[in-house]
Parts: sequence; C-alpha cells; structure tokens
Amino acid sequence: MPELPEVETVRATLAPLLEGRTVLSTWRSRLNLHRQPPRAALLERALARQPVLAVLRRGKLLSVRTPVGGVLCHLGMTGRLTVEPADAPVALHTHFRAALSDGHEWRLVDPRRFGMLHPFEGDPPADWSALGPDPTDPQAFTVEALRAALKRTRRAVKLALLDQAVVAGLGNIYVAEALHISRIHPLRPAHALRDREFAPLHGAIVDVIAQGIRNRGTSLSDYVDARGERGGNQFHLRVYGRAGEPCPVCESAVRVVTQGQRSTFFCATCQPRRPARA
DNA sequence: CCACTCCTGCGT
DNA sequence: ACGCAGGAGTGG
Repeated sequence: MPELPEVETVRATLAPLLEGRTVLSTWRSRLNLHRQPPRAALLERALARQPVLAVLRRGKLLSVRTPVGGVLCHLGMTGRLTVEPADAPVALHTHFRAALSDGHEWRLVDPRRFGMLHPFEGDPPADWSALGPDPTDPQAFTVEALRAALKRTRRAVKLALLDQAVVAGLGNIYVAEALHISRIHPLRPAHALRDREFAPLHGAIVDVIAQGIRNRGTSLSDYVDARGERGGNQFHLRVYGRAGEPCPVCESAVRVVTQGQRSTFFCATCQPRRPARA
C-alpha cells in the first residue's frame, strides 16, 4: 500500500496526535508481523510510561521516539497506523495497541501482516541507516548520487529504483510515474542510461513524490492516514493501473509487463526502448 | 540477479 | 477457483 508519500502523510498526521502524550501501556497480538511478532517485553520497555518525543520518517520507515528508544514501523502492503478514542471498536487484524495519556489509543492494523514493528532501546537499529537517499532531502538525493547508484547495476532501471538502498521510498506506483515523466523505458538496464537522462529522471522522482505528498497519498483501495482519511493522488496517476487506457501525453494505449513478479505500466511511445540519439 | 515466501481480501 | 494487490527478506 504505502510508498513514501503515503508514509509521510501518516507521519504528518500521526505526529500531532502522539507527540507530548505519554504511552500508558502496550499490547500486541502474537501473530507474525513480517515473520515475527514484536517482542512484548521490549515493546513495553521502549514505550510504556514514556512520553513520545517525535515521529520521524526515512523512506517508507517510521520511527516513533521516546527518551529511552522507540519503535521502527514499516506498513508493508496493508498496514494502517491510527489514533482513535480508546473506546472505538477494535478492527479485525489489529496487531498493536498503545493507550495514551489523553484517552486515545494508538493502533496498528495490518490484514496481510507484511508490515513490521521493531521496538528498540537506545539508537534505532541498522535498517534505519541502511536506506539510500530520501527524495525529499535535497542534500542527500542529488543527480550525482542517483547516477552513481544506477551506473553500478545491470538490473532493469525499474527494478533498481525499487531497491531502497538506491533511493528510499519509491514503490511500484511512483516508479512507474517517474519513468513515464522522464520518458525512460522501464526495462532498460540501469547502467546503460545516457548521462543526459539522469537529471530528468531525478527531477521526475522529486516531482512525483512531492505531488503525492501534496495530494496526501494515493488511496487505491485501503490506504488512510492516521486520522483515517483517504488521499487524493489516485486521481492524478498517469500510467499506473491504467493498462489499455490512453497515455495522457500521446494517447497510445498504456501497456503492462511483468518485472520481478510485479506489474509495470508504461507508454511504449513516450518511453522508447532506445532513446533518441542526441 | 532470479524465484519464492510471508498473508488476507477482492474482483473476475 | 484463481490471480492479483501499494513490500521486502531469503535462499539458490
């Protein structure tokens, strides 16, 4: 479900509902979340009786900090983090609940359980720092950083851009959109992009992510922010999910191919397999 | 670098 | 009944 713009919207709506409140107690289900249930004792130590200092994001990862540590949270495909009145009905597939000092409850619902919740003490674990540059950080995400990372791999550019160590936060939707805007065919080997193509690709990634955030995320089926509100970016997609429909630029039918067992949408006219010679 | 795996739900 | 879905780790 959630890529960077959705996770950023969750962060922005979650932060004012958590920051300054104290977590009274925690609960978690015993079902696996990304292959393991969160460790209950560690969760209690990291959160219980602690004030929430900040809600941070890098790529698709969220970090909720307390004075003694905190939790890292990834929403996977279907994760939802919300804050609701403590007496609100508990949804099916609720895997985490934390009672807050203001009478609300912070909850994680995740039907498919591809998400994760990693409590930690002290500094955040390595997955937080193993991420590549975040496209909302102009200091870190530069044309040169993108060029260097893509030159290093022979994988198809679409698959390389899904690698969170190359760029943090892109997923299937926003990669398709960025490649369409920059007119790059998704099957082209990353290392074979022309030098002149990196600036347009970089710009398209920055723009498409900024647009997604402005529109409060893409709600195709079940994504909602921490207040339970849907986003609006699904009305601004150019190619994702639009197989057979006209390309918004040239009206050719949008095509779909499979890459890494997932669908890739693109326009074969706007995104030629061989770039025009300069 | 590939295919497979972890899950539920929804649409065909 | 089957295939597909916004993700990503793992193991060959």
